[in-house]
Amino acid sequence: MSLNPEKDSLKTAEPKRRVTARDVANAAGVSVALVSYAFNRPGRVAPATRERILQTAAAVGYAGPDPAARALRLGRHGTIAFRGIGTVEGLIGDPAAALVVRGLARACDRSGRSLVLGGDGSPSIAADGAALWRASAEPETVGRTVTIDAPAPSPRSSGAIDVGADLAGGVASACRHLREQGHERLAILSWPGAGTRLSAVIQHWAPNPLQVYEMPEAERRNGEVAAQTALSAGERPTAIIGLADELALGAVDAALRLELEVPRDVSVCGVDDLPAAGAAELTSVFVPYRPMGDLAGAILVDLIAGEKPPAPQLLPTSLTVRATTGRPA
Amino acid sequence: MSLNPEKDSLKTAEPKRRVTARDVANAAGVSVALVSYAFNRPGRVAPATRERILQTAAAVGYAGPDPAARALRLGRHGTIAFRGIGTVEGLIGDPAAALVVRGLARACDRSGRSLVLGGDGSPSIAADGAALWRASAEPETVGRTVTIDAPAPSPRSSGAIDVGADLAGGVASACRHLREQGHERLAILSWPGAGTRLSAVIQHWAPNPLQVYEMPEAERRNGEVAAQTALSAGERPTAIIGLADELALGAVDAALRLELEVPRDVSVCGVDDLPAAGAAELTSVFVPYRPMGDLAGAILVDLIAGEKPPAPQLLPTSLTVRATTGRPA
DNA sequence: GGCGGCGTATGAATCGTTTCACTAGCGAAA
DNA sequence: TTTCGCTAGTGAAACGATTCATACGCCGCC
Repeated sequence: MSLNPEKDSLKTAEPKRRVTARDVANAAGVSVALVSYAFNRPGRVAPATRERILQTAAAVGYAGPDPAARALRLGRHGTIAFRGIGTVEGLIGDPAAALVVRGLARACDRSGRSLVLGGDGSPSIAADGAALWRASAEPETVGRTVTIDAPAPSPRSSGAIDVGADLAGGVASACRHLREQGHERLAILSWPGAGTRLSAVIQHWAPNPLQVYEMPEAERRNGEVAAQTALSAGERPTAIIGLADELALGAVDAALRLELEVPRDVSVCGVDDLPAAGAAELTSVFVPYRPMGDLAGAILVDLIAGEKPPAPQLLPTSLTVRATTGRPA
Repeated sequence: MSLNPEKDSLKTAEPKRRVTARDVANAAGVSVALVSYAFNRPGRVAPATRERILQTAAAVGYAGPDPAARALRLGRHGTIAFRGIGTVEGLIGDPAAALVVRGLARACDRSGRSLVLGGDGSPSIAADGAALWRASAEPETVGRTVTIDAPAPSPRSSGAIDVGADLAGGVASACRHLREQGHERLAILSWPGAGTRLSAVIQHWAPNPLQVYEMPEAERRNGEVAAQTALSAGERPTAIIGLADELALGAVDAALRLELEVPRDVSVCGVDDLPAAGAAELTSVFVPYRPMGDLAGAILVDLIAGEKPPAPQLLPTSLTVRATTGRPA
């Protein structure tokens, strides 16, 4: 102990070098190997020695084994990755992804790992397994990969498991529901990522008349714009399906602005059934994002543990009927 | 190319060994060093050779430099860590943390990193910098650490920067507001993590009468229970401060159940002003979680870049007056 | 007294990259 | 012809940990 700790800490602070196990070993007068054992294999070293090593480690400011070195040697990282297409902020801002991420978080908690969130700008992530959000796995990706809600099935060569929802079925029930209510002319609000959803609704609505409005993004405002156009057309559609809740919500806005009553003048139905849909009493196709996350997490953990990969999974969807759909006037 | 890709892939799949840069080097007839240069320093290698190396890499299924090895060598991980006290799921489920995390995510996006979420069960995280949520930094932690909303200032020896909000000030304005409305008897709904908040309100309400109800968790139901007790007491308080929004919301529930009118019979005020407070028209002390996340992210990036650590930051709070506070009858 | 066995501790190889320092070859300048 | 500089490429030393195989006492037991 010095009488002048300020100066001491100043002195020890100047070399920015990491404190390594070797430093501890030197200071404690043992080998590096023993330091490692002291930390990871308590029974492997004499209690007295172990105690001394731990003390010394604390004294010299050893922060524990370097995670990167450890990962390199062990081949395990203690992490699960969740990657989306855009930015990290966009990923956590996406309400559907937020639901999925909870399932992955649970898997992390259960398996004692942490969760890494990455966008496509992020560098290659060190993880034991990866979940890809709305993207198909590139063939080059190492095994232990799950894709969630991928727009198209991943190539078999990639070895990735797809976890998805039966969007086609869900959209089909929405169509059936609308038809049962007596609707005939339908407008669809779509966006480039709608893939399966769009083709399913086109297929199920045939042969009745249908118009598709494709917007660049699945945003509320875009839904409003598109719906406004649709509703101002000559032969007004009596029903609108927004292929994402936000688009549908925008359609409700448009109806309101045009002084049309929902669902008397026009029925509106969304897809996703996110919390916002419930709050707005929007009829919507429920997509089980949370279970998808859980399933993806479970599969990933199994995959990492070396279990045989299960067959691709398709979770059931359902139609949540609320206040925005009904018989046309 | 084989006429029987199935069998081929089966064969190449049996050795589970990672494809390394050495494999690529051998296959391409160059040195490992050159493979590395081909990937990281395009100008350092002859264009033709580089092309050949890249082709070979793809052919043998090289997934790029191993992140762990890279991190070990470079001393950079390409990640920023966000750690909380409980589980990862708890962390992302916490609405305040969710706000903070967005700021960190932005910092990640800007600096081309990914975000690692960890609980206290997670193993030591490989990251360039870490943000600790509602926990003070342990002295042993390596530099480049920021604590966010820590219950108590971190020890100077830890070298961590604290980013927090002026909770004391915010709570003081809440007290002032209530006093201006003519309130005298106050009940406080607290929980173990309330630290600063609790002492500040006790200090600012003196010398008027005040009761404290401490619940184990800051949950809505707990707030209801505590408030029910408080409101059934002989000398009923005319105002209740829930030291977290959820507690305050619970107090509103209790008032409703007791058929008391808010704010005529009892005023209720929360702390945090999370989205739920706005939706319920609850008066609440606004805590700038989002700016805190932004600030923490910015500081972290600077710290990592080697800038001098700024002084600990305390962001201003403010009182958002809504419908749940008013003059007592 | 020699031997087996147990409890401790150590040396050295290894994980996959990156990068420094160097060589070989070649054309241009002197 | 010698020298210089430049390009393209290579060998080997890190980075920091884990762990196998081995070594050294030392005690008890035939």
